This record gives sequence, structure tokens and C-alpha cells, in this order.
Amino acid sequence: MSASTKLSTAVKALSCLAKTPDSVQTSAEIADAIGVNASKLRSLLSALAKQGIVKTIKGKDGGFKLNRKCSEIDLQEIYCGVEDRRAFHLDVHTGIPAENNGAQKINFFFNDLFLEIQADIENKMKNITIQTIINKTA
Amino acid sequence: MSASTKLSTAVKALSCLAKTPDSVQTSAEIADAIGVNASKLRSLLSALAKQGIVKTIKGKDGGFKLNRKCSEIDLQEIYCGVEDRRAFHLDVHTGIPAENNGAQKINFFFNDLFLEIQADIENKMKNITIQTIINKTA
DNA sequence: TCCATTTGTTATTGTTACTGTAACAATTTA
DNA sequence: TAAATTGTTACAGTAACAATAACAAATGGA
Repeated sequence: MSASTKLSTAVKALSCLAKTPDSVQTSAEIADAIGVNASKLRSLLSALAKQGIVKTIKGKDGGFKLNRKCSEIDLQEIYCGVEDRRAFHLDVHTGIPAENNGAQKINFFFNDLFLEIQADIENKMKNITIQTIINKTA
Repeated sequence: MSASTKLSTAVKALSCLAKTPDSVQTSAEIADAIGVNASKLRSLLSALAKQGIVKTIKGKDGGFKLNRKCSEIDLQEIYCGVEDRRAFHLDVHTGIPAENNGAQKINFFFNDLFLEIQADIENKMKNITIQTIINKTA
């Protein structure tokens, strides 16, 4: 699952949970509603649980529910929850002979540039909450 | 080759060519200098040639040289040259049952968001030329 | 206590994508 | 014609990925 797919799938699941703030939904129910595999979804939601975004209840009559208000869950932390790498991580080719430090310096240049781009993206995502998305897609 | 690796590899090759603006270098020479496979490099440079960024001379004593001043080659067009998809393209999961248009609307939301991010990145890259990078890594 | 249910995680399987290299046709100069 | 070089295709090996299945662990109720 690509990073961007994970993010959008997680948002769909959270929006689904937002409809029933007081009761749980099982992974099967959510998966069915948003059209993804239940097993895959469980691993996504379990990551979000570790971030404190959702609450999980195991066992009979268990399932998932939101652990916070929709306005207090932003895209940046969802992304960090479901993806171990940083947002939109980019890599440079580092298989360069050590003595060629021109190429090495270009690697450093791109590392810096990509970090800067990542920061821009993260700032953008911090300002978008689940509530924002629910409002816009209502 | 990932998109970001292509970009940095292309920049390394162009910087290499910038050292000898008046004579050609073969793919083997450049590949050796920057530590990549010559065949892979040729396909990268051939894409840049189609963009008018480098000039190729085929046959005996042939090779590659820059077709423009370093200050007139920016990262955005290098990226477009070596990658068929748009810069840092992001995809959303679209395997959703058609009747569920909540999920569909979230897909649209993310498509818009990702397009916006792409535009930000492209603007950033347009302002960086090979000359900029040579200056910073000299 | 035992059973049904549900999460959390691992394994499996098939498929796709990628990587590095080689090969070779087409082109060009001498 | 011979040598050199690009441009493109092919290929084998590997890695990554997707979709699913399987099952241990946890939980609540009969």
C-alpha cells in the first residue's frame, strides 16, 4: 500500500467511525463500507491506536471507535501513525565512490531540498483535520 | 530507479557535463565519474536530449554535451524530462464501490490536495538551476 | 469453564516492479 | 569497411507488493 493510499484509506476509516462516536464498529464493517480488506484495515487502525487516535476494544463485541474529536485529529499525525517513514520521504542514490565528493555534495544538496519539501508538506497537513474533510465532503 | 534518484542522477550527470562545455563526454566516462551504470545513464540522457537539455552526438567520437547554459536549466524541466509522471505524483485508492460516494468524495479531496502539493513542489524546483547547484556544491 | 467474537500479527501466495547488465541495431567518422 | 557510440530492447534475478488466509491473544457472556 503506497503512502498516499494509506493516508486516504485511514481518513475514510476515521470518517466512517465519526458517524457513530458512541459505539464501536468492527474492522469488517468499516472495511465493507470503504471497500478495503479487513485484515489490512486492522493493521492500519492498530497503528492509529498506538498514536492514540482510535481506541480498540478486543474480544466479543469489540471493534474500533474514535479516541478524540474530529477537529483534534490532523492529517500529519495520521500520516505519521500509518507510515514509519517521514511524510513523502525521498531518497538519493548513494552508491557513489567515496573519493568523488562532487557527487556526494549533490546528494547532500538533494537531501536538504527533500527535507525542506517534506517540512512544507507536513505544515500543510497539520492544518487539515478530519473535521475539515468531513465538512468539505459532506 | 525511483523518481528522486533519477533527478539527482541527472543533476550529477549535467554537472559533470558542465565541466567541459566545449567537448563531448561519452556515457561511459560520465557513468564512471558519478558511479552509475552506463546503459541506464544513456536512457536518462536520451530523455534529456528530447527535452533539448543536452545534445547527443552519435557514432565514433560521439557523446553528450550541454545544449544550454547551466543557468537556463532548472530542476523542474529535468524532472519532467526523466520522469513521465508529474513531479512527485501521488495516488489515491479508487477501488471503491460506486454507490459509496462519501469515500469517493474523499478521493477527490485528496486528488486536489495532492495536486496542490505537486504545484508547490514544482514552483520550488523551477527556481533551482544547475548553476545554482554548482554554486552551492563548489 | 468454555465458546464465540474480534483484534493484532504473521505467513503465504501470486504477481508486479525494479535493478543491473548485456546485447544489438542504428548511426557516424575516418 | 571498421571502430565507436548512442538508443533501445531484452533478460534474469531480486525485491517489493497486494490480497488473503491463518492463528494466537484477548474479551465477554452463557
